Amino acid sequence: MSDQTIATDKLRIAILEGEYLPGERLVEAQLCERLGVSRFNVRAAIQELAADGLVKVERNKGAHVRKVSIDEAVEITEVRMVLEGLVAARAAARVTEAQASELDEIGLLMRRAVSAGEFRRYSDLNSRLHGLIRGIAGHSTADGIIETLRGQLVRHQFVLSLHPGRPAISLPQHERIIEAIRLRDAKAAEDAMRAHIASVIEALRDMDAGEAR
Amino acid sequence: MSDQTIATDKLRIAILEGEYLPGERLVEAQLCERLGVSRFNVRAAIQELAADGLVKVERNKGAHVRKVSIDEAVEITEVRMVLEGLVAARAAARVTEAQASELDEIGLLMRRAVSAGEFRRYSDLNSRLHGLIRGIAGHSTADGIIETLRGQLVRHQFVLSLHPGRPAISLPQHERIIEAIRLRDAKAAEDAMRAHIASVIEALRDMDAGEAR
DNA sequence: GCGGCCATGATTGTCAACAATCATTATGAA
DNA sequence: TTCATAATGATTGTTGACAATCATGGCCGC
Repeated sequence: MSDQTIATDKLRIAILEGEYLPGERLVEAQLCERLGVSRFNVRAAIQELAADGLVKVERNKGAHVRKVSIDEAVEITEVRMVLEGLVAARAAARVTEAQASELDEIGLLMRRAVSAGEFRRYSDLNSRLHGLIRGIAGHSTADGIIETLRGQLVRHQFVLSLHPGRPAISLPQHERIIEAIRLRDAKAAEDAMRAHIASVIEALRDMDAGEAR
Repeated sequence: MSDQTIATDKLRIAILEGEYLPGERLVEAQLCERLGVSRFNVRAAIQELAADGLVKVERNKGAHVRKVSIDEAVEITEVRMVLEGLVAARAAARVTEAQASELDEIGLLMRRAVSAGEFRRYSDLNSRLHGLIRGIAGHSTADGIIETLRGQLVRHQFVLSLHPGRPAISLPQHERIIEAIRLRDAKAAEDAMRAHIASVIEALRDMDAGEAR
């Protein structure tokens, strides 16, 4: 594995883990030490993350971690809403019996996690469910974009996942999505997925209003 | 304007104009002469276009113009369908009187262009209409992605725009979109836009079947 | 003749030094 | 004091040279 890949991965993780805060400047020389690679590779890593929307570079002014405002987070999630809707519809059209069982399995685990109050576990299952649906759909174009967008708002989503009461709201939504896909009902799957993510958007907005208070 | 910007723009245009065909290799040294810039800038340009999905780079093997298969073109257009649907809905929610008039104006010009058989002009108006709608919506996230995707299939769209009989099909679809936005009916606008682009997808598939014959 | 193997040229990857630019502070005159 | 300005240090932009890798073609053994 090349230094460039190493540097990119390390920097990406560092940003996603919050070691560099939004708005914080990324000085190339510092990153060289931090990542243990040459400046050449640091620059390449920055460029790549810039393409992913994680950092912003201004000519002659260097790079800084991109700040995602609440409005932008909402926009991004709106896009995710329609894309995951598309993906869910396609998953419904292509799902196999084995995959349907897998979906059920995750649904069951989700119910258990919620009733046991295991938020972290529920959050993991949430990722797994969305990931499995995308896998079933096999829509690489939508998939790539969704993945990129997810990266851009890990911070917001992280905060959201700890929001008390969220699981109680999203669990039935997830169950509806699973059922629609199992029934191979593309339109219902799309609608259910959109309704689910629309409620995420609402929660995002509420959270903002709460913070602003 | 920096050499890097110049190189990127020149290379992008060269690819979009078809001077480099899909699959064709992009040799850095050659591009240096072709674009009149240093290798450093050529590499930067290639990286940027790779982020846009116009070229693909393989480690130690250089860059080549990305080939977009019909299946990929369909996928890309499906994504555009849902994104432009989102944008249309938002445009309907935000349109002003002045903007509504502008939409009507374009609709009128489109009708005229079609009845006069001016395909090229109709195609231009088509771009203008979609652009105006995106402007009204002001959804920068969706906008950026749509723009990127459009770049990836200029070749396919170009072929499609010359398809005889296309305008007759798409004109009424465009008119429905305009009307829905004018009436501030977000759902109708989204549905109309999706129906329109769904028909583009169908045309893409037909074209493929036609070529394969 | 034919398939594997090495030499060679072509091409990309990487580096370290240098140039250009920006941000900060010191300086001086009104 | 305060504003404009210039020096200075920090940071990024760019270059050319060199290293690593790949692809091509010739060569040898079979």
